[in-house]
Amino acid sequence: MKNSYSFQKIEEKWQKRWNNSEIHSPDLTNIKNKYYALTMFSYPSGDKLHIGHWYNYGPADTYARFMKMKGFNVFQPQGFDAFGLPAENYAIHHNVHPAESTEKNINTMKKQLDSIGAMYDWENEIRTCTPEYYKWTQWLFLKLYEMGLAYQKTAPVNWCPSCGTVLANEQVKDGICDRCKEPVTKKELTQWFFKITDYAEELLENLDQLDWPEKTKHMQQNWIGKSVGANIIFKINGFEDKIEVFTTRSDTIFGATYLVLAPEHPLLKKIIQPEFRGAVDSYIETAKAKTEIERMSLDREKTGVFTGVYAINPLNKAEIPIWVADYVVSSYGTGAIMAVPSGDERDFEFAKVFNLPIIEVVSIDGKLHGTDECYINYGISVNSEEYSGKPTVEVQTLVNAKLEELECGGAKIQFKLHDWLISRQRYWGTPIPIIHCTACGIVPIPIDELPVLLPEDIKLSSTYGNELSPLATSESYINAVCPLCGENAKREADTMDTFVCSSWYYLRYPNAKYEDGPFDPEGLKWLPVDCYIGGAEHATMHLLYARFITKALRDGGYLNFDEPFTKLYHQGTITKDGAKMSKSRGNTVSPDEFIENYGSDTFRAYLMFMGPFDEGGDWNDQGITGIDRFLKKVWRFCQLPLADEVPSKKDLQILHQTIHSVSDDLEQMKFNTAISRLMEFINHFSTHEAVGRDFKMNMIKMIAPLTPHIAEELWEINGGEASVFLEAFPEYDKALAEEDTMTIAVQINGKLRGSVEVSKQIEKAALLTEVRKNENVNIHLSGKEIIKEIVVPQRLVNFVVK
RNA sequence: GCCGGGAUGGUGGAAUUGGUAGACACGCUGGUCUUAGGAACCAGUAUCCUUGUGAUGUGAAGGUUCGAGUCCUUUUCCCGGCACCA
Repeated sequence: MKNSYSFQKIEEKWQKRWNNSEIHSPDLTNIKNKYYALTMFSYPSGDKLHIGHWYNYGPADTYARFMKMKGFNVFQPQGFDAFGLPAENYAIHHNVHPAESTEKNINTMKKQLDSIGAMYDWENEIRTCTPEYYKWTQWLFLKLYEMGLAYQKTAPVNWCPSCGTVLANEQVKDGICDRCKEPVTKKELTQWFFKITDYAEELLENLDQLDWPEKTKHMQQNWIGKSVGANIIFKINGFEDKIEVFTTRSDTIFGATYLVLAPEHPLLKKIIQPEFRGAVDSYIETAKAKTEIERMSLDREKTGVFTGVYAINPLNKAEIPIWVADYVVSSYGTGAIMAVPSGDERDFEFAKVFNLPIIEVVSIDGKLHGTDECYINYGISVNSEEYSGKPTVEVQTLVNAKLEELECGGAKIQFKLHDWLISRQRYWGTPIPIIHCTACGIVPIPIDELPVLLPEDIKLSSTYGNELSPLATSESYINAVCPLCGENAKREADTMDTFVCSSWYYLRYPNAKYEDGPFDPEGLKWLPVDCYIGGAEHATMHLLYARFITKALRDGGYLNFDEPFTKLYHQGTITKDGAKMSKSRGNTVSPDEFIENYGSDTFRAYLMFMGPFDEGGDWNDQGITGIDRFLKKVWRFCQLPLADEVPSKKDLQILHQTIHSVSDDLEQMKFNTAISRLMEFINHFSTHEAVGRDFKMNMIKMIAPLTPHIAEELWEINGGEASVFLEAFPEYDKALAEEDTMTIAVQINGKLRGSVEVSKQIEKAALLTEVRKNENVNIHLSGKEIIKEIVVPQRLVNFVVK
C-alpha cells in the first residue's frame, strides 16, 4: 500500500462516498457564481460506454471539477435521450418492448457513467421517454402550434425506406440517411413542420455573439444560407399564370435568354403545349426516377426540354422560351430561374448544348468582349438599355426598384434553410397531441389533458408498412373524440422527431421533477448553459434546433434569454489506425479492458493526454503506460516523508510555475499540456527524499480535476479534510515563480552560437559585454565587422556581421 | 467546384504567438537491481558527416525579415462541411 495503490478499491470507495453525499448536488436555489456545465446527454443504445462517451464525459467532468475548485457553484446534470429509432430497433431485435429495454439499458449505462467518476447531479436526471417528460414535449408542440410555428403541409419529403419514416433535411447527408446510411427517396406526404425559417435571420445574426467554435458557426451559417437578391415575375404568353424566379443578379436581366423550371414545378403541367407534352412528360418521369444521388452528381451533361411556351421579360418585353431542366432544383428559391448564359456557367453550358442565344450584359471595362466565354463577376453593364455604362452593383438597385414599380418583383432575401420536418412514422417517440376531426379539422389536445400516452398494445415489427405509422394500428389509440364537437375523430398517428425532445431538455434540468410546467421559472435562473460540450456532428441538427426553440419560447414569453448555450466546445474523435471506430470496420477499442488493468483515473487521464481535446487522436494501446507510471510516481511522491528544512527556492519556483501553467491550461481545456506540466513537476521531485506537506497538498489539488478518485484518496491519507473538491484550486505566487537568472541565446547572423546565463536585472550594455565573453561566440565574431546588434529582452542577442 | 481546419523525430504531440524547434510521453538502445520481469531506477535517442558546442532540418517551391514551424505567394496531400443554391 505504501508504494502502490489499488485503484479498484479507491474507485469503489469514492464513488460510493460521492453518491451517498450531496457533494455533486449544488444548492440550486443559490445562483451566485453559478456555472451550468452541460454535456450532450447520452443515447441508451444498448451498448456499453464506448471511447466516444468517455472522451466526451471524462474531460468535460475535469473542466467542471476545475471550475468548482475555482469557486464556481457548478451544476453538472446528466440524462438520457431515450426515445428514438435505434432504441426502437434494438427492442424489435431483442423482441422486447422498447420501454423495457430502454429502462434496462439506462440502468446499466448509469452504472457505467458512475465509473467515469464524474460529478453528476443525479437528483435532476432526465429521461425523455417518460410521460413526466414527454408531456412537456407535447406542451412545447402545442405552444408552437398556438404561435403558428407548427403547421401541417403536403410536400415532397425525404423518405427513408429502410427506417420506414420521413426525415428532416438536416438528417440527410448526400442523399443518405444519417441513421442507417441507406439511400433516401422523395415522397409527397402531409407532415408536420416547425417554422424554423421564421428565425433564419436571427439565427444567423446571433452567431456573432456566441463563444462557439468558428467552424460550427460557419456550418450553421452555410446551412441557413442567406442570399441577397431579387424576385422577378415573368408573365407567360397565353396564360394568366406567372412565373416567379429568384436571382442574385437582377442586374443581368437583359441577358436572360430563357427561363428554366425544375421538373417538379407546379405550373409545368398546366402551361405545357400539346405538341411538347410527350417529351416534357417523359423528361419529368426520368427526373423522378433518378435517385437523389444521381441528381446531385455534378459532372453530368446538362439536359432539358423546351415546353413550347414563352415568358415575357418585364423590363424589355422580350419573349424568351421556357424550358424544363433538372439542373434547377425545386427545393430552393422558387424552383425556377431566369437563365443568363453570359453570366452564369451553368446557364452558359446549357445554352451551348441547346444552342440558345447568349447576350453579353456585364463587361469588366465597359467594352464588348463577345460571348465565347461567360463572365460571372460584377463590372459595367452593357446591352442593358438605359442601364448600360453603369456599374452593375448600382444597376442591381435600380433594376430592383424598377421591378417594384412595375409590380414585377423586387429585392428579396432567400434562405437555404427549410422548415423542420418533425413527423416520424415510428412508435418510440413523443405522440403528436393532435386530433383530426372531419368537422373541425385539426384540433389540438387541450393542455390540461396532457400527456397523450403512447399506447402499449402495439405489435412492433421490423418490417414497417409504407407511411402507416405504428400508432395507427392501435384501435384504442387512434379513435378519439373531438375536443371541440364531441364527434368521433382520429388521433394523429405520427410521433415527433427525437430532436424535438433534445431541443429543450437543458431548460428542465435545474428542476427536473417540476410538475407545474416544462421548466421551473426559478430554475431558469441557471440558464443559459455556461458551457456545453458535445460532438461536432450536431452542428446543423440539435444545436440549430435548440437555438430555434429557445428563441421561439422567448417570443412566447417563457424565456428571457436569446441563446441557450453561451459557450460551446466540441471534443475531437478518437480513431483507431487512422479510421473512425465502428463495429462494421471491426476497429473498436473497448474501454473496459483498460479500466480493468489501469483504472478509470488512468484511462480518462490518458484520453486527455493524447492530444488537444478538440482534435481527438489515434488510439494507441501502449501510450497509457506513460500515465500509469506518472500516477504511480504521484502516489509515491505523496507518500514521501515530510521535510524538516525550509523548501529550496528552486522547489518553490517549480511549484508556483506549475500552478501557473496548469491553471492556465485547464482554463483553456488544454488538458494534454496541463498533464505534461504536472509530469515535469513530479520529475523534478523524483530525487527528493522528503518534501514539504504544502507541495503534496498542492499537487493533489492540481491533479484532482483530472484524476478525482486518486486525488480524494491521497487527500485523505495526507490528512486533508472532507473532500479535495471543497478546496480552492491553488493560486500561484508571481514573486515565488520568478527566476532571478535567465538564459540568453546568442546568435550570429541568426545562427545559434551559444547561450549565457545572466541576471534578470542586467542592463543592455552589460548584457552585450557578458555575451561577448562566450568562447564560441568569440570564435565566430573574430575578424568580422559587427553591423548590427539586436537585443530581444529576456530572450536573445543577435549579432549581424560581415 | 466552393468554404473551413490541418501536415513538426520511429509514434502521440509541445513551442511563451516572429526569438535557443522537438517540452512531456510512447517506443527503441544500453546499464543498475533482481531467481525472474511485461516492475522500478539511471543514461542515450531528429538527420547527416569530416564528431565540430559542425552542417542540415517543421509536406514542397519561392518570398519578407537580423531572425520564420509561426507572416506572404504558389503548390501537393489529408480531414470536415456545403454543393447544378440561381
